[in-house]
Amino acid sequence: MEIAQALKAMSHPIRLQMVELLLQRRMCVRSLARHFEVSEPTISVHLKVLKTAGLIVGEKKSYYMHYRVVRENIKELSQFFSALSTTPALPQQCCQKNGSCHCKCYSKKD
Amino acid sequence: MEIAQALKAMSHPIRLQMVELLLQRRMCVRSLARHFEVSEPTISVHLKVLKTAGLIVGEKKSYYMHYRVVRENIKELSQFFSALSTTPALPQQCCQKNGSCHCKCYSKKD
DNA sequence: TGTTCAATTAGCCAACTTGCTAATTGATTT
DNA sequence: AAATCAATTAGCAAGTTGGCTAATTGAACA
Repeated sequence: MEIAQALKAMSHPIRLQMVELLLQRRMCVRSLARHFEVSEPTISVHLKVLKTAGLIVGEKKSYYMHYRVVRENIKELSQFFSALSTTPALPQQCCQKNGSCHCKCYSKKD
Repeated sequence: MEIAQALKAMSHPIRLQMVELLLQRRMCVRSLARHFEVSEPTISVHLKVLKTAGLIVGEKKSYYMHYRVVRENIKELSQFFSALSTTPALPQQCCQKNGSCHCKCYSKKD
């Protein structure tokens, strides 16, 4: 799963709420359209974005598609942010001796 | 902090990497521009997006701006995804009682 | 006080996003 | 085999994004 792509998929308010909703129960397109008060094609496209990002899957059930969240990939995002939030700061605040940072502000003191 | 806005800010590959980088050390604009091999104005705008989302702050140090991540807000995102990934599924998978279709997806509430 | 210089803003353009309605698709039902 | 019907795709318009170069800003230095 591509992290940036998954975040982009979840960065639209409707799609974020769709993920929250589809974690709780499967839903069909029409149901989602009514819930969010937008057209079915609009929902269909949002679902496609989430599906392409790997966040949901759908399966046909009679006439209807039932969409649900791929919980494993939400878990993966959770672990990504967990790791991110515990990333340690490097000992030096800004400048490297090897010139990898442009400014030399910290080379004197700090 | 607005979750959807923060996710959107982090959904661009460069900005996602910027967050990872700025968690480890403060950096100035030119340094970032060189690191990502894009122009300084481009970096400046990316920084603005992250700043507006509340993910970074900058402070002037001599001629330079030093940007760093607001770790507290990364923590908040981490907690959001932690809660999301442990959201329990409701007992009923999809349908409400009162609908007329086969999958009964039509309930107005939920 | 004037100069310097990193950073930002402005202006431009191409590409993408997001919503709609209308048309099409294709699996399911009869 | 034909009809049904949820879902998808197509086509369109308006707004946003993301990159560049050029111009401007404003804090820091001398």
